[in-house]
Amino acid sequence: MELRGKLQEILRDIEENYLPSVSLDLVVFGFHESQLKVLLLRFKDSNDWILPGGRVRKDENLDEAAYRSLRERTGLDRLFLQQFHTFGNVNRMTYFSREETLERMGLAEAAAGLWDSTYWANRDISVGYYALVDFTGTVPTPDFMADECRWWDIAEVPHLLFDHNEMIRLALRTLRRQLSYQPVGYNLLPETFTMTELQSLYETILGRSLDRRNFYKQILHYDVLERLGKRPTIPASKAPYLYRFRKERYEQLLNDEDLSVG
Amino acid sequence: MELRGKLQEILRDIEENYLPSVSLDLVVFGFHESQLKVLLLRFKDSNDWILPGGRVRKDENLDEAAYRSLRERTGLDRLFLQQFHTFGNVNRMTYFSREETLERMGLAEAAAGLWDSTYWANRDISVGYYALVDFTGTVPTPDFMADECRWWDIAEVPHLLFDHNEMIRLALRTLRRQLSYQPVGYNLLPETFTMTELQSLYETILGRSLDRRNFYKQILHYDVLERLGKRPTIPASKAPYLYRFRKERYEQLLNDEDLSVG
DNA sequence: TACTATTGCGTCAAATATACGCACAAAACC
DNA sequence: GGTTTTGTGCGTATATTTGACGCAATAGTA
Repeated sequence: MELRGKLQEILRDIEENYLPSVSLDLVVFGFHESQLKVLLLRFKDSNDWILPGGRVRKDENLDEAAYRSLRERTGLDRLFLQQFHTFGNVNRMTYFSREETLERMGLAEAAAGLWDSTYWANRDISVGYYALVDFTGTVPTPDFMADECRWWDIAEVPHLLFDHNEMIRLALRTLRRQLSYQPVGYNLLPETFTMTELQSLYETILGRSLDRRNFYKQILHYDVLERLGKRPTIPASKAPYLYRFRKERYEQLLNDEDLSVG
Repeated sequence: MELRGKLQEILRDIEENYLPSVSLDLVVFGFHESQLKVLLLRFKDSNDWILPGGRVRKDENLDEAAYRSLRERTGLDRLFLQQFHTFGNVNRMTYFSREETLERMGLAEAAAGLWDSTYWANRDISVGYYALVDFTGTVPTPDFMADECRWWDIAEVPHLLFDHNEMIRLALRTLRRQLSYQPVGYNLLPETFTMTELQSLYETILGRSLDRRNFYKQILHYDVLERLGKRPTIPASKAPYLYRFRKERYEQLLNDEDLSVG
């Protein structure tokens, strides 16, 4: 059977080239029309959604594995990507039994017996990463296990398999906290943007509205933006200034804080 | 050979009952005489120090594994323990080659051939936890691989094996950040303490001095302390009030922030 | 009793956060 | 073509938080 053969090949490849017991999951945030989006995959022939994930090659750094997985899923590279938590509850993968999971994926027959290797006997410890990507530049790409890959509005995320809802919750909390001591937006917005667009991003992430005029002051006080020319407007309004992040200053703010230890 | 037999037994136990590729390391902070301490192990018959660590049982949650490891090392239970980062660089364990590491441990002969199993072929992904413990209540206990276990002043930590210096650095950064939005001290101080003692803890963690009077205001504003009677003093000075953390309020502050997602 | 180290509680100014006024530009409307 | 509408840029006034410091009270010690 074609499908079984392919599955077999994939599993053998994993056993040979990837670390056992370890996986990683990606909470990919995008931003579009004042909505925070997250990228989800739909299991083949099912209605169940999951976060995109990946595994770590034996000859590959953990962070590199995350970048590779993200690239495979979005076509984007060199993005903002950050580890936020590692999940390792015994029951984290048994939201459904393995049998039922395979059933839902239409793989019950094809996979019969294939998962019996000791390699697959236990749950994985999964390292959670969150990414901020420019919505407009991504080409969501489903993987072998999925036949759909699309953006979901953060407020409309359905009940996901495994502990993936919890993952999104924690990723968002980390992101919000980060917002209070570091700038955000470099990879979520296009190269140039207006102050209103940046404010909209902040409001979306924080889940509350901010005063336009105070936001201007705060952001400019960071001294991380470079003001460019004005943008001809679409609606009936004044032409707003365009801004761009000053890369060096941005990086500097991200890497602040050094400590003297040993 | 006695040693070889014991090693063999341990490795077999690990292969049978623990997850491959995953380990965990503990940065255990203690506090004593205005100094922040960290618990280190010394490798058997060597001068090399490392962080205490552990592995995850196949039937055990990740967090539970961390608590168990900590209990084995300090004799303490139900402490503040928090994951801060997961380390997975390919070269993170090859500070010395495996051969040299074994040599330094005086295990070269005893271990010959034992590590050749596929189980040990690759580096581990290690989940870092940091703990805050009451210095006075701990009984540092070396494990099988170590013959010494003691507290080190944070500023005097030597060059450790593997990526363990980096782990301490990151743990401390996480702890300092946490200080800015959550209370700290419940497990680092005895049941009752004076405001000056608490301030000294904060100063030690932050690595800078704070104004005594402003510190009072800030902490009391948290509304997390309960004031008890006065403590008869030792030196020639006024008797200070004793305080105790209000457990419910303390927990509440730790678990703050809830989000509405999916 | 005078002296000293430490403590509890206050004030005051600077910095920051928050609320809101208003004029201007560009398109839309009549 | 004047008026309205909408979003923008830049102010100012007011609260709130942060940081620096004064000072009297307490409990030992000389």
